[in-house]
Amino acid sequence: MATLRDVARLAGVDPSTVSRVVNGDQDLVIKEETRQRILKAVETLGYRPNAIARSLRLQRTRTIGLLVPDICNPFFPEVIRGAEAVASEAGYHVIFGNTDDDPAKERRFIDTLLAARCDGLILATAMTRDQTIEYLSEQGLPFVLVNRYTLGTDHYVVTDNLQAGREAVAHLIELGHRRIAHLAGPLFTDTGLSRLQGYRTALREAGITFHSAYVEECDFKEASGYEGARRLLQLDPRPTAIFAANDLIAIGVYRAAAEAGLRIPDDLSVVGHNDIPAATYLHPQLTTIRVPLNEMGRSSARLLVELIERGEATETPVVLKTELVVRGSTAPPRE
Amino acid sequence: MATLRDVARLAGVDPSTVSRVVNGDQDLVIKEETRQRILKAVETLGYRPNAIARSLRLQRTRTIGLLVPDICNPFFPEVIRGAEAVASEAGYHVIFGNTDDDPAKERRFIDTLLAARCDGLILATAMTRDQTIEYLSEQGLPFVLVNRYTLGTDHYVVTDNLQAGREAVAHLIELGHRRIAHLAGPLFTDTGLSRLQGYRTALREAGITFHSAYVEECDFKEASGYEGARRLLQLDPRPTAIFAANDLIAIGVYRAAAEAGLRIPDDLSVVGHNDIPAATYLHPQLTTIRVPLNEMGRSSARLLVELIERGEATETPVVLKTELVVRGSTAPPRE
DNA sequence: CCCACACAGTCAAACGATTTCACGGGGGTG
DNA sequence: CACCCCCGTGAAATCGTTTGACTGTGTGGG
Repeated sequence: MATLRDVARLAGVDPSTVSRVVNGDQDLVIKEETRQRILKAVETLGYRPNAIARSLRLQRTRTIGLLVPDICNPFFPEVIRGAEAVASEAGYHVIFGNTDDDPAKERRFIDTLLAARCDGLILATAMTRDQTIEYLSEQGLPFVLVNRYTLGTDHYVVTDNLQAGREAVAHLIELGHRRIAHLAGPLFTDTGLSRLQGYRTALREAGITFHSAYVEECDFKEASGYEGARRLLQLDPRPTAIFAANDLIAIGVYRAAAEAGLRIPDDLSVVGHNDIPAATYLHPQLTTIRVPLNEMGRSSARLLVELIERGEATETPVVLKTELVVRGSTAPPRE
Repeated sequence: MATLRDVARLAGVDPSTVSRVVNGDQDLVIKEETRQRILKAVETLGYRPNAIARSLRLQRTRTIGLLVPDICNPFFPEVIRGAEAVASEAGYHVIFGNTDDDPAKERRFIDTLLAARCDGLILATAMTRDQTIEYLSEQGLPFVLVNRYTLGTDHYVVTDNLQAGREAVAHLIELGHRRIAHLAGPLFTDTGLSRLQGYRTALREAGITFHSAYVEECDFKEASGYEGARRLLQLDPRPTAIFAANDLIAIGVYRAAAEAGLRIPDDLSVVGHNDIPAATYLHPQLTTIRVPLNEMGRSSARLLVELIERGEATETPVVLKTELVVRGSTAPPRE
């Protein structure tokens, strides 16, 4: 592969001149004819600047890291897509990694990214310990948190999970439900906790007493949603509605309801959270909270690029709006 | 951030000696005491070899590119996960990119990866023109194709789509179906075409005549599956079973069937392809062809790493086994 | 006549590692 | 005693760019 020197030799000029021409240096005074000669040499040799050499010289790689716990969780593909699109447009490559919510794996990955001298990091990992945040701050590497808030940084992109939970449950109450259960996410996550608080807030505002038996903790996956729902549906009196902390859990509820011979929404109303594509694949389609997943990804990349290039971000943190999408899975209770 | 020189200065040795110690050079003869002194210096300074400088010197980046058409298609997350896991274990970073099946975008992305001097490429893009393959071969960059076969390279990881289609349809025939329709994938894709051929093969083997009215071409997405199914279900006589070219299309069939008041599997049997997670979220759960998605990703990364490091691969191409998974969406036809 | 300045580039030193070759001193061999 | 080898390390080239400082003409003004 041709280098700057090769091009210079062919064009009969100094490598530095080629560099300036290729990079469009404004201060360079050069005869149009020489310019053309250089450009032609670039063309014939198929010259492509070596990004590695450039990175070494410039002390920046135009590369960012993107860590997610598990790309197979349908929450993340959209986020990744948005982030990659913005990064790509801004001229950055995205190095991608799965952490499986394993702090050791996360740490290892960050270390290799540090060695690769990447310019910044997007962390979409729910479980990230503040240890990681501290470590990152120490290293002086710009980073942005997605769907997670923590002390120690203002650079994060979130939605108002409490408000979303409150709105979801208020919708059920408005339909006439009183016995509303909640399948919570892991309570060590910010999102799981806030949605539970939203649930409690809505109940309180409607003057409905909170029963801890109506809350089961799940892990944001379908299987645990199914398990949790089975337990809830055996309760007496049985809840007439369930607010699931995410759509995957809600899908588990559908399965449990079908097995128990309960029809949605006639016998049981269900609300989810996130509005993943699968929410509309269900029958009936799932009432849920729409989260602008793609926009979360885009915002986080925008924020990070700004942080890298200007050293500070204009608007941060970013709090995005969610919206209740009413579909077929919610209806007034029978009775 | 500390450099080799800093460490050398602190330990009172030459940078080259530090390099040898850090890289565990076998030929190096060194006093244990000096070794320890160097290691201690590395520790105190928090020295981390600069991968950029190393890449420049070594002419390899330990980075591979991974191109998919659309990460939001549930086929890909598992593949990506598998590939990333293997790459990571082998000490490679994965640069990820969405092409949206846009050849221009794909080309741009490859060009930036070429500039970044990545060591190899995994292409999971269905639409890839042979132009791209040619270009890549010209550049001498090792690459592996996933879920796609083409002339001009032996390095690909696939499943036998024809056989899978044949098996899916044979299952329906065995249940007693005769009026079997097919919602095909895009016929410019290898996978779409092969599954259609499998469908035709199974019909032929059973002595059932092929009706082109029973085949609709879709684009592997839920919406077009829905549209296609609506058309098929208006046919007279109506098909009693549909083989969908992928699970997303099958999900569209569920929606169309529900709207038409048809029950699955009583009034209509459905078979999909891929066994994405959503296949089990449906009610009834979808009978489908299980594709080892994760293993496809793993194999492709293994193949690529071997190609990069040894210059050739031991077993290539890789053809993985698929398996019919019978669930609740198929049953004998009523009548 | 001399200085300043525009022009058209060139020179050389980084950036941070790796690796080949060389070297000085000590010990063993003939 | 001369020679050689081995040990432990050092010097220097190299990878491909970028960039601040510089050079050597020619032209114009005072």
